Amino acid sequence: MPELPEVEVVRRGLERWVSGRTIAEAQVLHPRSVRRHPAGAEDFAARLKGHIVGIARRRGKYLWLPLADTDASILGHLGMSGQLLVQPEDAADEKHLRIRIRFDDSLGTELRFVDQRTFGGLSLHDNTPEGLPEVIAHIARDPLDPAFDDAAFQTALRLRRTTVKRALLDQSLISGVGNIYADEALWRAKLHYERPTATLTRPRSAELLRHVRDVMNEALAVGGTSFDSLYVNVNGESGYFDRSLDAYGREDEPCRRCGTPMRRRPWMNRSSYFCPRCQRPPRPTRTLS
DNA sequence: GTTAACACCTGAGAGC
DNA sequence: TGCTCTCAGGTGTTAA
Repeated sequence: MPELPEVEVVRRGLERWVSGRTIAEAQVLHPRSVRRHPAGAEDFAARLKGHIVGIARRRGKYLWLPLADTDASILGHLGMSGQLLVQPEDAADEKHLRIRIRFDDSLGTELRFVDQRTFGGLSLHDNTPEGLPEVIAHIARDPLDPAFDDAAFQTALRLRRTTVKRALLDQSLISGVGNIYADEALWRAKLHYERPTATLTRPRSAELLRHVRDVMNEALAVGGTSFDSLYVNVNGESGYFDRSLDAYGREDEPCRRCGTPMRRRPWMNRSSYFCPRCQRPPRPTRTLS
């Protein structure tokens, strides 16, 4: 389940193995994987041909490959199960291979987009003057971006009438955080996932932001998190951060801080993992009559 | 304008 | 053995 650290690992792989190469041909093997390209699969393939791939970039969970000689970029999102793999041209096709990009050189490798659940995809978009694909202009900067504005984030958090985990997953407020790292950061900050954002003091929100950054940087240092074969880097290798998770997936296991069995609660069609002792639920708010 | 709920999608695993 | 059901969850769309 790729979140920011996993996407950054993939971006680095693309920068190393794909940037600077000229696209010879693109094959779309599943139309859903280019559904965000309004002009369709044929147009997507035709517009890539002959262009040089620029330096891979990322914002939150989106990554893009600028086409160096145009004002457009190939935008990618891995969704739930997407993989961007650099494979030998003669390697057998993966079962869920959706898009193949061949290059006009003699390196003998090609770029493959493999996606079991087809939540992810590739598309081609014009760039904004800042070099960002226009369709992701609404995505906030991520907390590892040097230009991320801590004070603005804290202010926005205070003004929201929502709960803290919803806010962490709101990509227009802060990008790159998914269910796993949200639970990890909240556990470290000793915050319950349903804590109203308006009740967070500046020091508390600053501490939460610090934990978000810490957990992402630690995951990045070991190549990301992987529970199964659904997340891998461009070489098909998995990360190791799942061995360091303190909250996510640890239902009934003892809290690493206080020993209380961790709990899992259904939340927004997914799960929230928390320690019922360290992360006390918020007091019920008074209703005005 | 803001917030919440839902659809999309496939395969692993549990239960019968 | 094989069938059905549940679960996993990021994003865009729709509803409130």
